[in-house]
Amino acid sequence: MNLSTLNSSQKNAVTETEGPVLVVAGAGSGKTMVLTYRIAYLISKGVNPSNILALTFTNKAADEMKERIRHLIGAQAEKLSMGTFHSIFARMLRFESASLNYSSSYSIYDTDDSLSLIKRIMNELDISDNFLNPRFVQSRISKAKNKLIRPEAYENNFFGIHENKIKAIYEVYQQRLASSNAMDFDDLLIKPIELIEKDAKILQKYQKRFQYILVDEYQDTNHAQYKMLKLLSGGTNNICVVGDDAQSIYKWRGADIRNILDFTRDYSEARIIRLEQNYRSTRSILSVADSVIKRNLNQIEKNLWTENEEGNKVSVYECLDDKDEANYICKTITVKMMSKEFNINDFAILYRTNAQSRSFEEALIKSTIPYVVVAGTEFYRRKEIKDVIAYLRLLINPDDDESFLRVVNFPSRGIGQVSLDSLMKISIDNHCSLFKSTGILNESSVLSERAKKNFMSFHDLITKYAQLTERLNINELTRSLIDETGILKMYKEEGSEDSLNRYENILQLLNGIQDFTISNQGKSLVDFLNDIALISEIDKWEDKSNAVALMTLHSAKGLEFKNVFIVGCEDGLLPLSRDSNVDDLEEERRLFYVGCTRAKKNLHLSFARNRNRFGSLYPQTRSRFLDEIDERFVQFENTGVSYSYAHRRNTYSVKRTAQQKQKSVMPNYEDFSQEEKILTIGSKVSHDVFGEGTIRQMSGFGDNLKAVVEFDSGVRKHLMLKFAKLKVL
DNA sequence: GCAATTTACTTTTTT
DNA sequence: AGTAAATTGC
Repeated sequence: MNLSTLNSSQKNAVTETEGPVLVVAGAGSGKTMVLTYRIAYLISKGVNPSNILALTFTNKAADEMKERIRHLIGAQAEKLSMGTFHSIFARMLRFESASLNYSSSYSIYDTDDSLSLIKRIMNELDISDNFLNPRFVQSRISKAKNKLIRPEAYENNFFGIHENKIKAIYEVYQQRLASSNAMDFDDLLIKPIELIEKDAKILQKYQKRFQYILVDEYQDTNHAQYKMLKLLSGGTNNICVVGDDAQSIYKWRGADIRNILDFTRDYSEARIIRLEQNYRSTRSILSVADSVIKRNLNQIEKNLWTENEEGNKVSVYECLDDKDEANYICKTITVKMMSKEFNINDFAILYRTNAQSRSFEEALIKSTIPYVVVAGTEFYRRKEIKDVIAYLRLLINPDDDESFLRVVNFPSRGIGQVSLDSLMKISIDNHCSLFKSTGILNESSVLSERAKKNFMSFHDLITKYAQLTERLNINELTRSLIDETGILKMYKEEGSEDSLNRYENILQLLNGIQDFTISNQGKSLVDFLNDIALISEIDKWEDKSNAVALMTLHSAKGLEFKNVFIVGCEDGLLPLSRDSNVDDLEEERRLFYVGCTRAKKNLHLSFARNRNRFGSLYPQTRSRFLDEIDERFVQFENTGVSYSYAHRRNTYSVKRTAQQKQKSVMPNYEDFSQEEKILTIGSKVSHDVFGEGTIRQMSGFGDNLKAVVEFDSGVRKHLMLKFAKLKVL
């Protein structure tokens, strides 16, 4: 193996193979290369690839690393255990399921399934969701699980009465998951720990199997993951973790930054190797990123440096609103593309929230610039897709109550809420799943004959196809099931734009299933469902695709682009505000840092003076992060509409009526109409078709000026003033 | 029991 | 603004 291309720290990180090692790897310091070489190096020293466990943050990262290792050492790479914590341990659980009283075809509940279960339990326990927000309950339960706190140990005094209720919900929640033969995402991490702690033989088996453990993105592991690593590495202590505390951005998901800060305490003989030379970005970009991140108090001391050229200054662009921001970016991309210096996939637009993608999509379409939105509304979370998947899940795990409830009356079989409530009662009384309950309806006197018949025919349908899973491949099975249930036909016949969309999505799913069947001959329906439960949108994204990439700052972790736009740099959006405490602000700052350090050549930051949120315009203040930047590396730009105007931040002229001044909470807008009489909120207007009415809301600028008009007939209309020729009365 | 209408809620980020 | 949930009317 040729290690001569590595610098001395990198070389150490590759060759120090025995004992615990912490690699503190700054952004762009060649972390992936080090991990890749380290694995190849281990194998070249005679370590059996099947004794190596490498845990990554995304499946995509695992696949890419495996591919690189294959280049270095050949087909042996296939024997590596490589993947995300969730996918590796989900597989382990399938194998060991019997010891946990689960079947190997258990279902994986995603966040939506889990939330719906929590809502159902709250309903049963008569806990109003006004009293307790189900999402809050979900997050409390998840956090407890991440900390390995079981329901019986759940502290019920912290938030008083609420915590009591949450504890009660948590208890039923775990029971219900077990009786449904289902695991949520947290269980995939917790159950392996239970398994290993319960049975020393199993622990020894896996300790022997995984003699060398490598963990990427260690700063984003949670307590359960930490515990699992501690147990697994207990035999040899050969554990190498790689991470950067400055890039820890998943605290909200239970990630515990102490895992990396305290690594040397937990593994006393650990060596620390620092990778501080950045090979990715220009000096300007790095200086900007560094000047911001150094405001954080909680961090490991380090000094990231580069030999790269200073490069262009980082641009900060002040725009009027979201549209202006989107247009500016399209224009910039177009100009840069004309220079022939870049490919279209050298550009990425990064934002804090998925909802921000819309204005860019519109502008990119208009400018005929190809783009891909990574994530957004995830394909597998769409209703119609989840419905089809629910059928498949039921076939291999009929006890999956969430799937049962999704499809028992879809398409409509004449089963309503009343019948369902009765069935749920039967299932609770008999401590069995809903599906099993449909098998014992003869004894029930509560249900009508009609309802019984409907439930039983559903029971028969599932039983029939469950048997067919033996004989048909996944593709044939799904197609025939969809045909018999008439789902596709239903959407096609309805003919609305919405249902046509759903129709096409299902076709797309069918194509995906066909591909899977062809390229994974040996794999079963269980494998397929497992795959799609644990795949993320970023996993599916092809960086080779010829398009501008749009994604959240979170999704961008681990990626790099020659040109990066970080948009919406406004207080409240980036940093995103809720009840802001210092920890949250530091995490937002790290997120901003992650974004900046994705850029190799050019970094463009932008903020808007006004932004559409929840449908109306709000004045914005530029992000405090922009003020933290070292000005020597920055170039400020603006719309050029009117510079002095631009400087009167949030105080520019808004034509307000006396009425409006009283209610100053109304969003600001600029009235560009040249009419003598001014259209404002409260103005009486007349419309050729709808008659007379009153303006209730306004938003937009210039040609995009929009009004919500309540007409005297009672109709409320959203009108674009450019088209709707309103007369002021 | 179902479709149509109204209301509420969302925008944090994801395995 | 756009979707999901809830409510109402048939």
